[in-house]
Amino acid sequence: MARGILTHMDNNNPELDTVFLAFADSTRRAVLRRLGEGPASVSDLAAPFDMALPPFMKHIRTLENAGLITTEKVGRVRICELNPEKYAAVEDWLKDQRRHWASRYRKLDQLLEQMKDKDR
Amino acid sequence: MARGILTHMDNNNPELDTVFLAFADSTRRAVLRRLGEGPASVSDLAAPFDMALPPFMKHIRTLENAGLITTEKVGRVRICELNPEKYAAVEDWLKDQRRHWASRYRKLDQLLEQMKDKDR
DNA sequence: CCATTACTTACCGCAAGGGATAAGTATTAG
DNA sequence: CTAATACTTATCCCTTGCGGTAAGTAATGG
Repeated sequence: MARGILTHMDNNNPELDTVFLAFADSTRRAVLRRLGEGPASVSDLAAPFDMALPPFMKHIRTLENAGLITTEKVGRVRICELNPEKYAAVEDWLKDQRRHWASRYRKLDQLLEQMKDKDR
Repeated sequence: MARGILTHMDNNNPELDTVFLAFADSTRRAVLRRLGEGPASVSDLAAPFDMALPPFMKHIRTLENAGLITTEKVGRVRICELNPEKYAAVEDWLKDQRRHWASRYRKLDQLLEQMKDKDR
């Protein structure tokens, strides 16, 4: 019971919600990939997409709110830059998942070992 | 231009959309973590949550549609099991992202090296 | 057999997401 | 100073997501 609640708490992380939601769109993933090559203006980022600027800006805001990018207004241009550190939260969560599988598969491995021992 | 379109195509992957969207909910993340310990019935999975069964079942369907779990009806019970292989798509995408940063930082490193050379 | 269990189906409601257009503001090039 | 640029703000529309209830079905315990 306590474990169940704790498990729920561990994953009840709004930060992960916004980050994963930001990843869940092809336009935003493409923007992130482009920003991996270096900073760019909103117009430059928007150029490859067949989309009006206002909705595109919403994607930029989504990425910024998720903490995946930072933006700065320079004159009339807004420069966007990747914030790689934010990916750590995702990697940590995935690592934690794997840690659980590992313990399970270890048990399975032990079981298989025991069966091998009996066969001898 | 061609690169821009290609970049867009590479990330235009509906599979990633559904997987990341599945991750973008604390209830589903908790279910995934619980399933990391081994298979479980829908009722067992639902027990820790203050939620009616029909909406909870929708989360299960979301995870199944994303390919993150498999389910099987045994009598009147539906058994859910984790499908760890699906995580590979996510890890590949993250790895691809890091690969891009790496090339960028390598360029930055080269630049810094050149500046150091000038100082000598 | 009959009641319980474990979903399942069929709705409803509200909020948020992804797109569009129209019109506004602040820089900056000429 | 004027015009063009680069957003920005304000709406709107439609779909999807996340929650709920009510009622149905199939399997099982007694």
